[in-house]
Amino acid sequence: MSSLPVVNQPPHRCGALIDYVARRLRLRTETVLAPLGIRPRHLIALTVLRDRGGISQQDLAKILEMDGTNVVGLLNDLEAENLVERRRSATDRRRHVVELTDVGAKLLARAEFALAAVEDEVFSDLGDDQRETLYELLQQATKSATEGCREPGPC
Amino acid sequence: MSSLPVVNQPPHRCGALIDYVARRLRLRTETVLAPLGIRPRHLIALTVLRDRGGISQQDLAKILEMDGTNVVGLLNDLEAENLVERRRSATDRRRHVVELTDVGAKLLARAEFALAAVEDEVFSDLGDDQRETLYELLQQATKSATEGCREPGPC
DNA sequence: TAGATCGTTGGTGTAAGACAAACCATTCAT
DNA sequence: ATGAATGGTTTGTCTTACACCAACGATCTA
Repeated sequence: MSSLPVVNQPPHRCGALIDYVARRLRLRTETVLAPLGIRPRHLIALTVLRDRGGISQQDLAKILEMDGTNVVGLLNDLEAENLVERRRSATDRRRHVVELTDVGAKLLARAEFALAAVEDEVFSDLGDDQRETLYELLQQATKSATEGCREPGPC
Repeated sequence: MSSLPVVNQPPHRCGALIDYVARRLRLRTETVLAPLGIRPRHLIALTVLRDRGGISQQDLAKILEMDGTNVVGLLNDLEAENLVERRRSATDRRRHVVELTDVGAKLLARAEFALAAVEDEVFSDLGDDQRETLYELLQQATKSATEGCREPGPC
């Protein structure tokens, strides 16, 4: 009869919370990133490309869940600053293979360094270990999302 | 001489990650919330107001880090749907004291219920306990941000 | 060779939100 | 009591980040 101790806690929804924190971060990130010549959404793209370089624009659009035409503009920005490189795929010359350049990787590193101050402020209520836990949870949550979508089935 | 065992791990920046997850959530939340007549940003406001009801619009603007004039529009939306109530403050009749109505509280609950499917999808890589941890970290991170700013000093 | 696919360009439309100016009601300081 | 400051509101302009559509060239595939 006695099943496992069903905690039966009302499962908390953190959707609004994440949106809120993201906004607080983005507002500050914008100003910190401005001297580097990029904006928050560029930072996302660079981060994705560091994890998964050598990706087609279409796959990038899927990962970012953005319209393809807007990805073009995003990559135009990044390529104009030499942060990203579009190569023709050898196997399918219609495809562009997008990759971070050395300049891009260095700028990303600088951006993250600059972001430290921002996160120190927004996450001032969290300890270092908690921040690391948060990072790991987010990393894990986005893991399958940033995996290639070459498999069959719903992608 | 020997200081504490400096772990010296490169501190991970999760700014871009949060932005990314927030976008994924928002895209889906938008469609789930549409039948309820609200949008993600309304959800944030409702959530804040549940935690800290009886707040002035100015304080709400500070918490949301939004321009005051835009908060007016946001509250107009919510008040038009009777989700929120603006009372005149008794102590300072210039102020509006904003509070969630019963209707608002119920709609918020329904919204969170509807959000379950969204979070199930976006956080499919996380277990229940991990999701709860994530929630608690975010909750804690926003705790001081949503506290009133009546104290002196930088707010 | 015909049709599909990848990226690109250009254009339209919407929504969030910043910012400024002017206004009313109210409070506060002199 | 009067004048300045404050909280909220309205209106209006501007920017940005998208989504979406149509058309095109290059390329691949059947």
